[in-house]
Amino acid sequence: MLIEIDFNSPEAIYIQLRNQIVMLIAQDRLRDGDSLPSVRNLATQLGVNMHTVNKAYAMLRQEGYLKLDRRSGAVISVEITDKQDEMTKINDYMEMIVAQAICKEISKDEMLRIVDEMYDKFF
Amino acid sequence: MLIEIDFNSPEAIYIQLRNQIVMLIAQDRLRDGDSLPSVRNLATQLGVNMHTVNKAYAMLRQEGYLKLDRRSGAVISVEITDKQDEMTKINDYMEMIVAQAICKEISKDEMLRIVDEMYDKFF
DNA sequence: ACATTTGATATATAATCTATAGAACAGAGT
DNA sequence: ACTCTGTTCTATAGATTATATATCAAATGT
Repeated sequence: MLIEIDFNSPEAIYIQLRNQIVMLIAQDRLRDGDSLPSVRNLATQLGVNMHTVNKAYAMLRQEGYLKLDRRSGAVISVEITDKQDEMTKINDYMEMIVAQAICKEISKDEMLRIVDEMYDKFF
Repeated sequence: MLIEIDFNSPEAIYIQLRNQIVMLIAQDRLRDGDSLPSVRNLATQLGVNMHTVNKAYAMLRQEGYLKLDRRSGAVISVEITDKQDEMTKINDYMEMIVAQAICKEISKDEMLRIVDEMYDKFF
């Protein structure tokens, strides 16, 4: 199984699940058209409740990462309806990170290098 | 008052407080040696409970952004003990953001530009 | 000296969030 | 008919968040 839950993490299980699936898509280990296990199936595999998985799936659907269907289950489908909107989200997340970086005297060049190398990790 | 609380935000009040103070330090609107209002004072100003402010201050102290003293109250004091450790934290935060960006087809160049411009905003 | 203010701590309560459990539903596939 | 899908409902327990009161030792101001 590609997904593992850390039950000792302070991060909510459904958030861990959501994050790991986004990560797998970014790593191209999950692609458009790939189907995820059903909520009940994945819940059993991970040893968590059905509703916890359902919450993660619902979140991923709302964020445009997958489609849910009663017939075919959960299928990866990355929707990019409004790229400007996505950029705005990324910008908001980035604002706090850069603020922290500046406080801790991490320079622009160092930060650019982190992003540069991070992208390379994914390809 | 430099700080404002959004009581309708899903983000916890003490987290909003913590984030806004980090932002003010990054913007150089709060500097080393500047003192913050006492927990009771700020709580009254913001219309929140003393413990909520205390929680934010304690968090900021733990993260090395300020020092708390019974005599002088809360004083901004950005400690950079282990820069590599700070870099690791930033890296972890960045990983999820870059993953999301890749999923949403935001290129490395676009991302580098976001970071570049974000830094310029602070100076 | 005395009263006030400081962060820190303890206890208690209510509201919200998280995770679980069990049940039921309609739609689709076998 | 039976099974499996996501979806929805109710219910419960635990954790987190925010509030309220109260107390404490250390430091400050008068």
